[in-house]
Amino acid sequence: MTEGRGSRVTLQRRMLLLGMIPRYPRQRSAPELVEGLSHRGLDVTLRTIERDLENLSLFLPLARDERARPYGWYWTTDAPLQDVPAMDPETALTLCVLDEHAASLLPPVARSRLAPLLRRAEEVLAAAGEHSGLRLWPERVRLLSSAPPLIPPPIPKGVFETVQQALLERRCLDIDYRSRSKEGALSRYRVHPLALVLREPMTYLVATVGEYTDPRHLALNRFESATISNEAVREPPGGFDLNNFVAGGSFDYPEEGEIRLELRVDAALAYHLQEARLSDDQELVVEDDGRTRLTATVPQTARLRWWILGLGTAVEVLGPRPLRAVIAAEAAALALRYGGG
Amino acid sequence: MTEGRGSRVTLQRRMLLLGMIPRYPRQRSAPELVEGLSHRGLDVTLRTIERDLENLSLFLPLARDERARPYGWYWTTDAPLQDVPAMDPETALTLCVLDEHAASLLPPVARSRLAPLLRRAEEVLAAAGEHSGLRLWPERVRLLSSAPPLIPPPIPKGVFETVQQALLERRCLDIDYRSRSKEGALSRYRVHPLALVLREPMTYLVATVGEYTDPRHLALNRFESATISNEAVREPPGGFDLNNFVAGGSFDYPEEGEIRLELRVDAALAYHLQEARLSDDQELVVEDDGRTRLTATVPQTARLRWWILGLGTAVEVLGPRPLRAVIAAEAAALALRYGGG
DNA sequence: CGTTTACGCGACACGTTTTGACGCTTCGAT
DNA sequence: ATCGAAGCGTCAAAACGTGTCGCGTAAACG
Repeated sequence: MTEGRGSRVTLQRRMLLLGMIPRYPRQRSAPELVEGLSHRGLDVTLRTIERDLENLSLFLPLARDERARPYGWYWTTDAPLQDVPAMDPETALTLCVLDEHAASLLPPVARSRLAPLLRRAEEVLAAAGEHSGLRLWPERVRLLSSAPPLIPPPIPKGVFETVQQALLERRCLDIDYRSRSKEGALSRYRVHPLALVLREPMTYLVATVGEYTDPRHLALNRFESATISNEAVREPPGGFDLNNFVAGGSFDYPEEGEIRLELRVDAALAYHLQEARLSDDQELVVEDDGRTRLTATVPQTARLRWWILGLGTAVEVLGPRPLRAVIAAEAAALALRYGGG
Repeated sequence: MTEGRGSRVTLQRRMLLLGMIPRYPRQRSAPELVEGLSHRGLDVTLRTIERDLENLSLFLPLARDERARPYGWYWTTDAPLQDVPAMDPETALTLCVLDEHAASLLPPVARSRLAPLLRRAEEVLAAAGEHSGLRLWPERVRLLSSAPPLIPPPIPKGVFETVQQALLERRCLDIDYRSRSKEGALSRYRVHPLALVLREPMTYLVATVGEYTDPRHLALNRFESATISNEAVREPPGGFDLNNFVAGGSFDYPEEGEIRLELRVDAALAYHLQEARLSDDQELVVEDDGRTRLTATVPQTARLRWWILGLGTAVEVLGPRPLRAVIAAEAAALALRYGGG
């Protein structure tokens, strides 16, 4: 009966094992791991797994939680990421650049989840740099933002993680929400999380509140606290489609359909637009006075109007007529304000 | 002499080995691997490594190139990423969100380097989703951009990789550059790469051209071709500081010093600014007419002016005086244009 | 064109490791 | 208090891992 044998699968099993052990806050017990492995066709004794874990922890930052009886194994928080196939320098650079950008895009908690990945990336870059003499690659790459120069509001500690988890587990949240009123009165709601929306400086949870069935958006920075309840999320009748919700205008991003945009732009802007175009069907025609006439089919959005207005006199809207009217009115009002002041 | 022994370090060595094998275009030979290992204190015979590789390739997507005699080992292109500590769902979600955003931020080639990482992230999310019943997490998270609605210009195939590599290896590039002139005449230059700058829709290489010593910026989409030369990069006399170069105004981002900004904003905007602030020292004071007076110390940039102008009548610049004059002039000119049209 | 060299690979021998089995111990839960 | 699940020490057989040797081959060099 004793079929004691070292086997060709032992390395494979141990590698799988390592991949099944989570990072610190989570943990997984030996019996769970056994089941996980047998689920993948590797049937071994519990004892073997126990021995594997013991061996592995000799040279890897593995630890176990002995407070509860089926001991839970986990990677220590500072365990370096070992990726296999190793990350290549190009990927590492891309990651560094993205992370830098993430600073203004994502709440710090979300960004901090990337830390192990980033440490690894910097390691890779350092190694590549050493090899090639360029140690400070980050000093040689820069990402310039085109977004509004606003500082993301701080989200109270723990809120983002909790919201993310509730969304993942599809469970209700009990939140203390600071209402729009300036006094910042707190209200306690039970909400049904539906989606997460990130818009440059702000982060929103889309959810239905209490017994209502219409989705609202709640700014995460106004959450004073959030705790997960046991109640399961109730989806709105008819289901919930995030695309529709966003397009519906809840985020100042109503999709008001496509328009045939006609602009007259100055030479400098025309040159830029020739490279970074407004649409695939964009056409540019140089006029006699050196300015350029542009036509393009684009979705009509608030973002488009910001862009046009922000460019000031570099651009003139010729059509469609309603858009021209909007911009013209804005220009007139603006001039009046500054003229009168 | 025969010290034949299976050993505790076997697994460790093989894991290190896996980490030293690159992904497809690159490859590494067994002798190289032996040296790499001995460099880390693991001295083994070449034969052992050969056997290790053979064993590992039995259950991992490893392959070898037998065209040149020291065979080169590599991971196949589609080799899934095995990360150890496994990626957690939060990280996976963050990655997905960032990648979605990267679409407009980075050239497709750069983004494609993230593909293995992303496949892994989706795997993780799928697993987490299965467990919790939420399969389509990406359907529940959206990132809305605040950047100009422009389409990134396509960069000719191979250019980005080559530029990145030249920068990494600090070697000169021979490029065919489409000049700003509308005819798009091609010119061949030898350039000394210094830095890479990404500004929302565009990607630039900062480099000195030929024998000149002043850094210029070259748009990557205007590269017709790029090949790495053997010549080493010559840095400008006095060195090169990317921060200074960017701040110097070469990207429409001159840092013109800090100003004490004074605005009068409408109620809706004031509410938003209360959360996402312009600066840490920003102050808001409600005035009698319901509007709000804002003061903040901010760097004076084109981006700031673009933001102010884009908001139209929602904001009025009170100070500093020169900025108010700029905006007022722009408003007047704009009104005149639309009034006259 | 012959020689050299480095690498790939099959074979061998031997000690270590691996692994299921068994039993005892230790907690936590019903 | 009792039961059961996990942790852990021990054992013995079998397979695995390792250095060594030698041969074949293909590219490099004179």
